[in-house]
Amino acid sequence: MTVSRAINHPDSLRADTLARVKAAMAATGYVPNRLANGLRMGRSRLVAALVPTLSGPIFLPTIEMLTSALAAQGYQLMVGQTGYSEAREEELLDQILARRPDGIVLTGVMHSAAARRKVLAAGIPVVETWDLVPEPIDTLVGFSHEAVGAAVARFLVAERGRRRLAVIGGDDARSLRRARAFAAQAESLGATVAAPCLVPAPAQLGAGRSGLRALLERAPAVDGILCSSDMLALGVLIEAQARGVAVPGQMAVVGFGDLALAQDTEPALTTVRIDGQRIGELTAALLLQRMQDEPLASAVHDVGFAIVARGSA
Amino acid sequence: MTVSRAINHPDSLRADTLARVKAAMAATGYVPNRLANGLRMGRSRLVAALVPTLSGPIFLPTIEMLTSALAAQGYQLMVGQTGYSEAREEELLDQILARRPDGIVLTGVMHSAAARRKVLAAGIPVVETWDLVPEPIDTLVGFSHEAVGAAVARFLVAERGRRRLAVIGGDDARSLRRARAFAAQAESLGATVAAPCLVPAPAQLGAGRSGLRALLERAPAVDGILCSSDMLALGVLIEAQARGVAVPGQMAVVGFGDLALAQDTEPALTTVRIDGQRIGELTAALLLQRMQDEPLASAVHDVGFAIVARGSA
DNA sequence: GTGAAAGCGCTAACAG
DNA sequence: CTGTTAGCGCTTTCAC
Repeated sequence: MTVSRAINHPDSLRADTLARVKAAMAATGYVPNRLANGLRMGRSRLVAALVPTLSGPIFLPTIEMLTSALAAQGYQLMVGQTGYSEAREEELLDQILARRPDGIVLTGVMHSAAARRKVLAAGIPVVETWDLVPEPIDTLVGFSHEAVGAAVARFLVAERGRRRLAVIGGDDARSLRRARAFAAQAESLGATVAAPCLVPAPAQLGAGRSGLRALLERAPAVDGILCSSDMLALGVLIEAQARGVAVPGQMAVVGFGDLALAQDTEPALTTVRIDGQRIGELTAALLLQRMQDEPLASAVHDVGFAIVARGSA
Repeated sequence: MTVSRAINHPDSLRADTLARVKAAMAATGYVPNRLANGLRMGRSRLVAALVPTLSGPIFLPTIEMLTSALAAQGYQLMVGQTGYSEAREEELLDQILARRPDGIVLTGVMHSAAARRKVLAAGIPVVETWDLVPEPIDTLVGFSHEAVGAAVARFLVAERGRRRLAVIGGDDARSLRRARAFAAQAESLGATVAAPCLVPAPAQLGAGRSGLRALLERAPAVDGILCSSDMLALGVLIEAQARGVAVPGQMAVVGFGDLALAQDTEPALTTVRIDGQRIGELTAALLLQRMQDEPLASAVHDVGFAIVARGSA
């Protein structure tokens, strides 16, 4: 009992007792058992994060920041990869809930209704990120993919005078929604939009090259392209260079993500900046508030985005 | 007690009892408590992985594979980022050990002797990865960075006839060791090696461009460059293209990592392939063996590497 | 084949 | 200020 107090309420001990306890802890190499602590206190100080996959470096800054911000408060992050199978998603969720996490972070997952129900039933704070879904389970930190698509369309048509647009993008749900909003906005502004060129995730540099080749066969006069990731956009730049298509002269290219590489491509890449670190930071702050103090009201936090205009458009 | 048996030893129950238990579990939404299980059984089914940082995509395939392979066996991975501070490293380690992980994975960390002692004292399997350190704590899965450096030097000098070499690399310990071995081998083969151009981690595309600019001022006649990452190498390719330096004609470029992008750069990137997924897979398999069955003898597993010759060299 | 007792390490509440 | 008691949910052991 005295050792427990030395750890959790050191002020309630006499100084010499505290010193003796600390000396004994050091001498014996004592390490408190958080499993027992968690069982007794009904809180594990564990947070689970579910992502489709860790690579696809878009989520990484978020996960990285989340890990650090939580660790600073004594919480550990368990990362679960749902892949793209609903069955595995539910099985994994069961395993994770069995560890009694104090909170859960979801990034664009939870396809199955059963899984959503389970998360709700766990009665712990849930933060969904990287998207503004219509009916959040609880708290939400993200931005509107529709708004991104529409904003890029306005940028290319109104500010850059492009008329024949296209999308080269991954086939994931969020990328598709950006593409749809992009097409709708562009057409309402009088531009034509070619059928989108979809590539399987993860969208890598090579997919950008082959995507541009395929697109130019179908629509050789395209003068503006939205790519669903910066890596894809870099592939498009390289392929354009190899074929002698002038960027931005003949064809404007816009990426998505504003990775570190975007400012140093040739030409520098115009892209959509999403502050993934801020998403992680805000998510951690909201979770910590809800896990430590009284429950906050559910809330939607739109972190927004910015079009970073550089040489490629 | 009957519920516990239904979960752990279903064969020891009568079929109708088992059915009743399962029905009740479904009806009540019962989720077993692994915290209590861990306390009772003395095993948490938790594995901790310590990495300097998650980004720097080199470790990602390893972490990703590790997460999946462990999850398939009911283990969860806790990722800890040590950053580059020794103080935080020890604090984080204490937090992690307090959760009684059944195993620990270290990737090129553990600077402080105190931390190494603590890990040892925990009495759990430890796997060090991505390096062949001289005195492994326990088990090791990696490859020799010295061998990589020497092999690339032989490749450039003996097979590609380059004579004036240089390194553009990150300033982390492993990159420096590759650079030293590269220089030593190259000089022993009669080539000259310029002073290395070091860039701060994480080594991004932009650092490759500025690195090449700086290098060419000092050593304009360089005809072969080893970069410490593919991203850096891509930056070098782009800068070379922008300056009209022919690759591989005037200058050969070799990367490190064989990221997905390497095969699609212009020219395609010659690089050193490390199978990060295999490291993760093997690490998981070794850990699982040691955590489930009888302790294996400590062992060193060299996963090797391969020079993938493409257009850039 | 099923249930009762006990204890893993911890801490809130009370006693001293 | 320090110690005793009890119980968090689970599973090994022993009764029935």
